Parts: sequence; C-alpha cells; structure tokens
Amino acid sequence: MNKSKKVTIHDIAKRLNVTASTVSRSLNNNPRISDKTKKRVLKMAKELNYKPNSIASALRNGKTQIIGLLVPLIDRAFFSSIVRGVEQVAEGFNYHVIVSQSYENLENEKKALKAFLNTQVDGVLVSISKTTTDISHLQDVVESGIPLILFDRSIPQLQADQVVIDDYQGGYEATTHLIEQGCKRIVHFTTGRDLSIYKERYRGYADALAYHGVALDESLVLSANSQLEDGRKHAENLLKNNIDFDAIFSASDFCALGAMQVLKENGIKIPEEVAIVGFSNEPFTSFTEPSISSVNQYPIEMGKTVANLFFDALNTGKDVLPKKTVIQPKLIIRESSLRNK
Amino acid sequence: MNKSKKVTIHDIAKRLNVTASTVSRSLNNNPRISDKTKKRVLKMAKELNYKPNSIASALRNGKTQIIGLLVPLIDRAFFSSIVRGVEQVAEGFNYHVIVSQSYENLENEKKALKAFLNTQVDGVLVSISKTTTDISHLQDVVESGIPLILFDRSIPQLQADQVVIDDYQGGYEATTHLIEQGCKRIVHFTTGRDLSIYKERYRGYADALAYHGVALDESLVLSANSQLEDGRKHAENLLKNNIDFDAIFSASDFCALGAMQVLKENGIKIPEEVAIVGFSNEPFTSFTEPSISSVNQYPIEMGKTVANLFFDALNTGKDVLPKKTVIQPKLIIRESSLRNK
DNA sequence: TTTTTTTGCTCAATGCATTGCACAACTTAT
DNA sequence: ATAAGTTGTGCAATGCATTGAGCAAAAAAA
Repeated sequence: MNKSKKVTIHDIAKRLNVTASTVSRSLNNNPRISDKTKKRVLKMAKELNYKPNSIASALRNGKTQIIGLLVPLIDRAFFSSIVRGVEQVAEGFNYHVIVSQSYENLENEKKALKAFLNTQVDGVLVSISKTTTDISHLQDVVESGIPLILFDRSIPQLQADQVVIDDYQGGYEATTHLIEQGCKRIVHFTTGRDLSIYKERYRGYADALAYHGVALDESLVLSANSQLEDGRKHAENLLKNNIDFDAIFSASDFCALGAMQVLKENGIKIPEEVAIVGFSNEPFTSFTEPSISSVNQYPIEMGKTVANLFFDALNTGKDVLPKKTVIQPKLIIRESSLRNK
Repeated sequence: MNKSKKVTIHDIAKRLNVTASTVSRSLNNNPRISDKTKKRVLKMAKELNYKPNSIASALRNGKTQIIGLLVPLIDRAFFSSIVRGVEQVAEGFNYHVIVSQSYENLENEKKALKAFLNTQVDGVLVSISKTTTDISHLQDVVESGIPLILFDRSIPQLQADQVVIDDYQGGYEATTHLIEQGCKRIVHFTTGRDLSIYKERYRGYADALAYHGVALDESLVLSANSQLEDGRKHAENLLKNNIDFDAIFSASDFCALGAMQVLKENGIKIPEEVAIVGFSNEPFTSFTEPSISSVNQYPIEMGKTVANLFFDALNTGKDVLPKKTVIQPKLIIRESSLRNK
C-alpha cells in the first residue's frame, strides 16, 4: 500500500491554523474570505498536493458531474461520433461521460438506465433501442428529476428534450436523387419496428415519389433489421421472384451493402442497372466498390447539440417546455447512384 | 421539481422503530441481524421504494464501483469490441465502465487519466496513444494505489498488469502465409512510433522471411500512421519509384485498404500481382473488393481478460508481481492474399 | 441457579466538503 | 464617542451509509 493518506481540507486548515470552513470557502473563491487568506490556502493546497474529494462534494451538493450516455451500439460510426460530440462539450463544463450500450435490447436499456440513476448521474442522454416499446423506464428518469434528452431515435410523446435529424428530408432527398438518375422502380428497405426515424424516412420516400409522379408500389417496401444479412436476403428474394426494380433506397447502410453484394454476385451492374443509396454515411460506404451514396446525419454536431441541451436544462429548471431540435441531413452522392457522370 | 425527497435508511428505520445501523446491516445481509428483522426491513425498503445512495457508500468505503477505460479511438472496431468485453465482465460484478478516448494524443490521455482519478474510479484500464512517450502520468495512477491494467499497447517497463496479443506471432503468420502464396518481395507497413506492438509485428515479419530464406530488404519497410491516406501515399510512391514488390503486409487494416485502392486504380491485380494482408480484422476488411486478409486479435476476449485482471487485482493486494497475459491472434485468410484457390 | 455464550440490536464516530448562522474585530456614519 | 454597518472567520449541522464497540436479553452450558 502506498496511498499515503489522502489530503483533506482539514489537513490544510490545521497547517494554517484556520478551520476547514475557511479552507473550503477559499478554494471556492467565496467573497467573504480575504484575499490574503485565499492565497495562503491555495499555496498550502498546492504544497500538500491537495485533491478535492469529488465524492464528498457530490454527496453534499448532489451533483456528480457525470452524464450518462446510452446508445444502442457504440461500434456504429454514427453513435461513436455522437459520443465524440458529447464528450467535447462536456469537457468544457468539467463533466464526465459514462457510455453504455443497449445492444438494441430493451432489457439492457432498462438495466443501463437503472445503473445511471444508481450512479446518480446529473443527466441522461439516450437513443432508444429498436426493441423499445414501452417507455416506463424513460418516464422513471424524468420523474427522478434529472434532465433527460433523447436523440436520433426519439419518442414524440415523451416530455423530454429531443434532438433528431430531419429523416423525412433525408428520405425525400435520397429518393429524389434516384428519380433524377432515371429510376422508376425504387425499392425501399425500412425496418419492421415502429421507430419514428424509419417512418419519417419512408414518408420522405413516398412523398418524393408522389411529387415526381412515380407510383408507390408497396411491394417494393421491405422490412429489414439494419444488418448486412437482411440486405442480402432481400436482394436474393427480389432476384428470385423476378421483381422489377432499378434502385434501392435503404434506411441502413449495412442493408444497402448486403444488397449490393448480392446484386454484384449476380452480375448486375451498379449503378447502371440498379442504383443504391444508403443512410448514415458509415465510413465503409466510401471503401466499397462502388462506393455507396448515403445520407450524412452530422453525428458530431448532433452530439454537441444534445450535450448543450443538457447543460441548458441543468441551469433552467425543468418546468420549461421540452425542446425539439431538428438537424438537416445531407445526401452524399457516390458511385453507387451516380449514372450521369 | 418532483423529486419527492430521497428515501434513506433512516426513513426505513423510523418506520420500523429500529436504528439506521440495523437497516444498513439488514440490507447488507449481516449475520448479526435476525431473519425476521431482515425481512421486515426488506419489505419496508421495497414499500418506500428505497434506492441506496451510492455516493454515500462510495464516500464511506472508498469504492465507487466504476472502472475507467481509456482507449485511443472508440470508433475502431478493435477498441469498441474491447469495451464490449470489459462491460460484459464488469456487469457481473456490478461495476460500471467510464469510457474515454485519447484520440491518439498524449495530452488528452493525461487529462482523461486525471479525470478518472478525480472521479475516483476503482481501477484504470488503458491502451496508450501512439504519441505517448513519457509515462509519468501512468506512474501517477500506479502510485495513487488503484489497479492499472494496460492492454494491447503495453509498456513493458511499467509495473502494471498487461494484456497483449502475440504480435510477433501475428506478424510471423501473416508473412509466412504470403511467402506460401509465392511472394518474395513483401512490403511491410509499420509505424514510425516506437510502440512495442508494431516492433513485434515487424520482428515476426523479419523472422518469417529469414526462416524461409527470403532476404529482408529494409527499403520495403515503410512507416505509416494507420490511416487510409498513409497507405495510399506509400502505394503511390512504390509505383512511382518503380519498386519491385509482390505483396504487402500492413500492420494496419486502414493502410492496407489505402494501398489496395491505389493499386487497383493502377490496374494491378490483387492478389495475383500483389497480395495483401492487414492487421486487426476491422469489419470493413470483409466488405471490400477483394476482401482483405487480416489478423484477428480477439478483442472481446482481450476485454474480458483485462477486466478479469482488474477484479483479481482488486481482491489480492497490489504487492503481487505484475502479470502479463498474451493472447494468440489468428490470421483470417480472405481474397486479397489467396492465390491458389 | 449461576455463569458463559450467543443473539440482536443501539450508539456514536467516520468519510469529506459545504453552508447557514453566529460572533468578534474593524470600519464608517452619526 | 456611540451606534450601525462591514469584513473575516469559526461553529456545528448536513448529506447518507457503514462499522467497531457496547449492552441488554435470551439461550446454552456448568
């Protein structure tokens, strides 16, 4: 054992023949303490290598200076960039970030939130899992009195700040782009779950078709699970059943990639015969061959926005009405959808 | 405000006409308390919806139940899998994991470790950044008395538990495989920094060449920075300078990809003209065309091992000698290096 | 029955920083 | 010179759970 007993404000106080109160006030720059005393305290603190015990402060003033951040999967570029954005802002406020993953599973999500509350984080930032149906655990967070901010995958009916991208716009842009490339029979990969982001992307898809006078064929709208495998299966089925299609707008990059693999294996030319657009702008989309067009969600900005909303909420009471922030996405056009070069 | 005053053990005590001590001991299943009392306490605790104040416990027994995990970059599949492994083990011990990133920068690394100590984590798990030269900040952690475990990128001279993969073996296997594919002029991408993992991979490369009687040409050993761009530049230079080579063994998947892109752009056939093997088994290596052979480091297992070492250290004192655990990697052979199909 | 042991609980201190209140010393106003 | 205000610090309680020591009552042993 080499922990040579932690230095406390009492140790400093003793050395200076003052009380711990004076030391505490000096360190907190309280105006009631004379500059002379403050200086002496600061000097002694440095001399003894005093480190404030954050646990004791936390116990006293109920703030742990920790934010709980819960994402479905951290190895998705989108979410790890969110983490990055949140961390950047938090650092400026001297806050720490605890990251947990739900692995797209409601039970894990509940556990993680409980753990957050248990650790007494000062706020919770969540992107819900795809399997999240009831929201009682989120309600619990709200009721515990700490700020809750949802991002990306939001729950409109929940009384909490939310940050989302304009998924409708993303879907609309992607689809419009495909139409402009001359596509008429555009397959859409969405998800079976009723996450609003996927519904919105679908709405954008449907509206873009309508606006350009292209008939919406519901048999071209397929539910997937955001995994590469799902994209592969759908593509295989489309081919097997001889479905006529000339484009795919996938709400997930991974699905888009899976489908592209199968199409290529079957000698189908991309983008000439089938044009493809994904969603999320995962880094790998620029590594594939052809590179995959995708919708950039600006995750770092989203992370920053989310963190800032938290700090806002921390200052203002939470009697304020929930704020909803919408970030504009942008279609990144790559080889998989660019026909007229 | 709807936080209706936190329930404490004193509230439970009052209701049951016992003292807080009794309640505390009951909740901790202390043998000195009768089963009857324990049951009454547990029942009342549930009734009042009591949640233990972990901060108060932390203050009392000096354990926060939090592990600090520091990685260079969380969006590398290798590291996010490490996180996953650590979390899985930690959960079983009712521990939380705080993840921070150094972004491959020494200053960030120092800051993050300070933040960990400040939060009073019970242990620190670190993979150092590439720019880490002095180790005083790590020494500080050791001296603070909490367990420190290094993983992947280790510092042999530091008195701390370390978990690494057998990078030598990985380098040896990869190189041998290339030789077996008939390659004689094997380029090696390493890194300029003196991280032991890269040195070991290089050693494996050199020894494999020697063992198979292939001359080591130092002009084929190139320093890169693990970025896609570096791989591109090196490949461009190799071509521009008309260097004779028929394979690349890259210590980084990203570099391998960059080089492959350039080679393909120049009409060079892979693996027929140049065979390629990367390192880390990033998911994208199976998405590219051709898919890239790579060395799997079993990161989830590594994460688990690291976490387990921490819990070992937590129980045994830290007077024990530092342990070094080595995990065996495995070469995953894909299209980019398989000539004789 | 008396002594010893065990059982079951209470008391009070501890971990450390924070803060309302009190009070003395000093300054300024009257 | 006295009343009133200001300044600088100390006192003691607070936040909550934990734990060694102590003590009374009940059970077991002598």
